[in-house]
Parts: sequence; structure tokens; C-alpha cells
Amino acid sequence: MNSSDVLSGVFESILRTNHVFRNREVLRHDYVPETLPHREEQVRLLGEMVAPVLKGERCSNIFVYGKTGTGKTAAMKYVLSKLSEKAQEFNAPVKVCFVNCRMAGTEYRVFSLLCDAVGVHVPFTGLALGEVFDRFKRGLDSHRHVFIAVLDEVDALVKQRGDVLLYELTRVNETLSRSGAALVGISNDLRFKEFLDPRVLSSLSEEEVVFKPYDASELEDILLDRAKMAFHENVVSEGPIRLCAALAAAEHGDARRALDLLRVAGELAEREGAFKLGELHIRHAEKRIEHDRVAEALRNLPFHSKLVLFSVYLLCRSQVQQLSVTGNIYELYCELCAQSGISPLTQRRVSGLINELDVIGLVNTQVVNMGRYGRTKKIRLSIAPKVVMDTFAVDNRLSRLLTHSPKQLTDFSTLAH
DNA sequence: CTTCCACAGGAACCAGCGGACC
DNA sequence: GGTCCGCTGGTTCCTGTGGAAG
Repeated sequence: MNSSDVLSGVFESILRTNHVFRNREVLRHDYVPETLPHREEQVRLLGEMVAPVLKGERCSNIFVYGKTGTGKTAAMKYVLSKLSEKAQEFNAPVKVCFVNCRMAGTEYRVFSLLCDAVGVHVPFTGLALGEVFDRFKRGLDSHRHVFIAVLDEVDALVKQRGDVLLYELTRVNETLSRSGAALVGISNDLRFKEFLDPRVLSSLSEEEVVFKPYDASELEDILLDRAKMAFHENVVSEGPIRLCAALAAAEHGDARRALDLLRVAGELAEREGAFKLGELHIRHAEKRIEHDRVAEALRNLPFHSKLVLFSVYLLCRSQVQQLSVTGNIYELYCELCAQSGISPLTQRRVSGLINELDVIGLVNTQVVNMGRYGRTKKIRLSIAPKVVMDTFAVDNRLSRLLTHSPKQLTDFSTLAH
């Protein structure tokens, strides 16, 4: 069979086997359902807080916090969409802008998105931050409206860049003559407040809404709701759903993770042509999600980070794990660079790369003091070595390195004995 | 008690890029 | 066309550190 036959077989079987999903979109993170189970209280609170804008008055700044997958974003989007509907109905001059700060990445891009929302076009680079902000203010003040800026995952931006952006935004009303602006900050990090300037904090958290993690039974309700919409009748029963909820609750009550599990499990079932979703599908989905996350992270690593990780891998694989410290990893990394024909980065930079690998969860590090023998960092792989091997084997530049053992490694081995 | 190792990690700075402004 | 700007991805220089060895 040639490859085009294979593909058309795959496509046709997908078209034939739609007996699992009725609508898989409802299991995606960005789907905002018509009802938010166990978030009625928060939705009501948020609604009360933003309601004054319908009368043309500025509402309080709001600070929303809770861990990932606790429904903050969904609740906020839900409230804003209802607010916009009402505003249209009553002809209230309300504008809202929803920005994900982590996606935007920099203050500049956050400001430029805010500018877009008030109908001002700014180039994607080239202007001074102050200039972009001035244009935003002018654009905002050119008509009379109440503007609500929602900054989702604002903690990510502040930790990286400081709170200049928040400071400017919380003070924006002082310079507006016709319009009013309110700020909603959404944070995944409960300790985020500690990073903030007290002036920003007091101004931003005029009102606060806390989202607690869901427990297993609440997750179950959410999943049941969505499963009814997502799957055909009798595809999924309570058992697998309960398992999904339990697994996600064990993490930290993350609804996003629970929905992912259910969606991937559904896809697995669909692919094998099953008519019912079983607990085994959920278990497999759990493994699949983890594997995909890791493989994806590995593939997207810059080349130098890959070499660093590869050094960690080689050291962990060898018998000399106690030697897996920054200095040795750096030496090994330098040798790999030489073999690849590229010049190595400095140790300071590599130390930074190791920290980045730690942050994305590919390695595990621990600063250790060895007295006379200095202070260093022990680095272990926190993922299955096989995944590293498999992913790097298909990388042209790295696969060549897999075939021969670096000299430095044999030196370490003799050193250890 | 002092010394000293082998780094950690902060701060300042730099180069190159794409782009706006005058 | 020169100048300014922000961003990325580095480098250089530096101070700090906990505990084994002397």
C-alpha cells in the first residue's frame, strides 16, 4: 500500500468512527460553558463588582487569584461576555480587553494589545514603551467609555519584568478626563502579592476574589456536565469520570488537567474503534499527556540547551551519578560542542540554562555544599531517559553524538573508581 | 578557628536585529 | 540616513556561601 492509500484509510476511518465524540471542542481549555458548576459565588461576586460600568461608572480594580485550572479565566470570560451583551442591550459605552500576559510575553506587547482594543494601531516594535502607553491613553480618552482591562496570568509578567506596567495602569485614571479604566489582574500564584509595590497592591486589590481548588466531587460534576455535551450517549459512564476527577484532584484540583485527560482518553478510544470509554483509556491518556508534554519540551529546546541536557543524560546513564554536578556537566558539554563544531557558551550561561531546564521540569537540581570541595549543584534527570534518547535520536545534529562515547565521560569513570 | 573550594547567582553591559521617527 | 527603542541571548565581573580540611 502506498502512503496516499494509508492516509486516505486513516481519514476515512476517522470519518466513519465518529461514534465517540459528539463535540470535542467543549473539552478544550478555552471553551467557556453556559454554566460554571461550583463557581456561582465567584461569578456573582465578579458580576456585582463590574456591574457599575453599565451605568457609565468606573468599577473597582479587581484582583483574582487561585491555582491553575480553578476556573478563574473561565469565570472572568463568562462574566465579561454577559456584561458585553448587557452593555450592547442598554447602549452602555463599555469596552473590555482580555490579555494573557504570559502569551503576550512583554509589557510592550501587552500595551499594544490594549491599544488595539481602543482602536489605536501601534507597530509591533520600534516605539518607546512610554510612547505606546501615551497613545493608549489618548486612544482611550478620545471617546467617552469605561474600559476594563483584564490581565490574565499577570504574575508571569511581573516576575519576569517587574511591576512597571501595573503601576502605570493603576494610575491611568489620574490622566483621563473623559473615560475611566478598571483593571482586573488574574494570578495563578498566591504569593504573587509579595512581588508587588505596596502602592500597586493597594490600588490593584480594591476588590479580591479567591478561587479555591476543586475537590474530587466538584471536578466530577464539571466533567459530567462536559461529558454530556462532548460524547455520544452511553460512551462514558461514571467510573472513568470518577477516575479522571480523582487523578486531577490528587494534583491540585486542576479542572484543565481533568478535561485534558477526558479528551485524550476519548481520542484514544476513538482511534482504537471502541464504543465505550474505559478506565484503561484514562490511564493511557495520563501516560500519553505526560509523554507528549516532555517530548514537546525537548524538541523545542535551543541547541545549546539540548547539549546541556544531553550531558546530564550521559552522566546520569553512566555509573558515576554522584559526579553529575555543574562543573562536570560543563566539561562534558564543552566536549560535545567541540564534536559538533560549535563554540561553547560560558559556564555562567550554562548554569542559567540548567536553571531553565529545572524550571520546565526536565531536570531536578539541588545546591549541595561539599565543604572543602566547594559548593555546587547536583543535577538529575527528572524524566525517563528513554524519552531523551528517543527525541534526540531523530534530531540530525544530535543523533551523530549518540553513536560515540565522549572521552570526558571515560575520564570521569576512571576518576570515580 | 581559619582557610579555601567550586561554584551560585546578581548586576551591568554588549551586540545584533527589526522597526519607527524625524 | 542617523538615531532611538525594545527584545533576545549572550558575556564579564563580581560577591556570597557552607562545611571539610588543616
